[in-house]
Amino acid sequence: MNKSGSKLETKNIRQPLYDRLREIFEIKISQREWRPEEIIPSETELAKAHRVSIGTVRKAIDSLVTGGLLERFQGKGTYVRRAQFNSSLFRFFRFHREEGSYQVPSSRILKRELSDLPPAIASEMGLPPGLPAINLIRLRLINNNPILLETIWLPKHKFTQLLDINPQEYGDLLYPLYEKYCGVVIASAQETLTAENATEPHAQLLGLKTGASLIVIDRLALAYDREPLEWRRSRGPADQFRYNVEIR
Amino acid sequence: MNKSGSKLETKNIRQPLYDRLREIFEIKISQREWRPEEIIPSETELAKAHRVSIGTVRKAIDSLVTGGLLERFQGKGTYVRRAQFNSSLFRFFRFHREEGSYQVPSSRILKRELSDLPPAIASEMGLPPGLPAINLIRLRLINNNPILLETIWLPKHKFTQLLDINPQEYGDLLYPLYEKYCGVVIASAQETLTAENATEPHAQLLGLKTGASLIVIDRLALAYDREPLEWRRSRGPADQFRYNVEIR
DNA sequence: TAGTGGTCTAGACCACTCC
DNA sequence: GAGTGGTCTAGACCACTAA
Repeated sequence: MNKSGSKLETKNIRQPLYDRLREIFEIKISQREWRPEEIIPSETELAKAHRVSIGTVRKAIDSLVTGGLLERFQGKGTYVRRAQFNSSLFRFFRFHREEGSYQVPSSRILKRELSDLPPAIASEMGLPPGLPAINLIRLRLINNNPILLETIWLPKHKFTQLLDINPQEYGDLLYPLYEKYCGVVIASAQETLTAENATEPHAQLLGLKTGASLIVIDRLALAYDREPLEWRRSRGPADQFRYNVEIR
Repeated sequence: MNKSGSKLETKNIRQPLYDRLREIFEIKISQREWRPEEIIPSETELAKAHRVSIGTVRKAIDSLVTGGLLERFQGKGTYVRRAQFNSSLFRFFRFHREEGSYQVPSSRILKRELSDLPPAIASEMGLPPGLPAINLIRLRLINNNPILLETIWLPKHKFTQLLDINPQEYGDLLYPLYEKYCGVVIASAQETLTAENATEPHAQLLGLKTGASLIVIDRLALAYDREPLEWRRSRGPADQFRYNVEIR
């Protein structure tokens, strides 16, 4: 609708052109006009369409590349990036037992039930407490050794299709499942790391001694438009965890 | 020596001009030709001096600003940034007891001794094992409550001046001390986070129960030229720790 | 060979800081 | 008012990809 030669409207406050452009591109991504893994128009096309110079388009795209929403390939084009959860804190658990290669843990759903969103979790998600929700409890294993215990909360109205599937058939990864059956794409997440001593039931499920140090990772997963989609808390053995960071 | 109008030598391999410029500026910083908190030449001066366009200088400076080595202020100039250890993992300990404001913990040196670098630590520092070193054990407190227990290793030849000072007079922060007495500036650091159950002596010093969850942070601190200067391991109570990160 | 992103130029004008 | 960084332009040429 706003195509082929529309001059950007000037904003009341002072806002750089490239910044306004970035916003426009973000909207196109969140509204799936530009879809994950698809190519977007070339820099010259975008410059003409928005009546700005290529340098300005490049600066807008630069910031989206840095932000992880786009990906550029010289000679090919610019693509909408699918979120990579390789960068999750989970990767700092040494799951690769024995040889080095990464391995997706297998999943066992221990419980699936309908439940109203508890106030504490509703507040973390920014959703109304008491909202109908789906609660999953899931154990993740490597070579049949339990390694992570997870409790997951999903707002029911976005995920009803999950209830029609036998939890034994959910498979090892949930996000592709969300996308396939519920049309819901996870675009980013916020994670929080803490540690605690294992309670007896947690220790038992993970095959540890009561009181052992556990790493606890809370994750709030969001859509491209930052709507909250999933909240989960994961617990794993602290002695399998090392996290590195660079300080400047 | 390479001033006023020297054309950049072309490298054999294909390397962008702005990348070569960034390297040159990094060297000036690490060799203290440009010093912390001092202003560097303006963009136009740098462009003339290196016979490139302003845009290219800007791109080189951009990457150093992103990397945390420089800081720009519109209308004032560009400055060499002093490392900010606000971004250390330590800030995720909730040290601000009671009201919100941050507070530098006070320090008590429990031990200072000359000792050869143990192999494990030498290997982490990338220095030869057995190198003469200074080992400090330090307790950090808020309102007289012990909150962090640290063991610190320094290569002796760079820090001999520390031996002439009474450890009771080291003060609450070591890095300013290093700079003042040893002429050594910490520019960056790598940190690693793990967790463990407290041993009895550690628990006792920190006022915790044996077996309580501890967060362990290892830090390797480097000079601007990435020479290793200090290694430390810090332990604190896990229930006072929350770390947040954004995943994309 | 056509089309893409990557680098680089040589300016212009603006907003801000400081004297 | 002089000097700084911040934004923006309208090109040029290059390296890479794919048909």
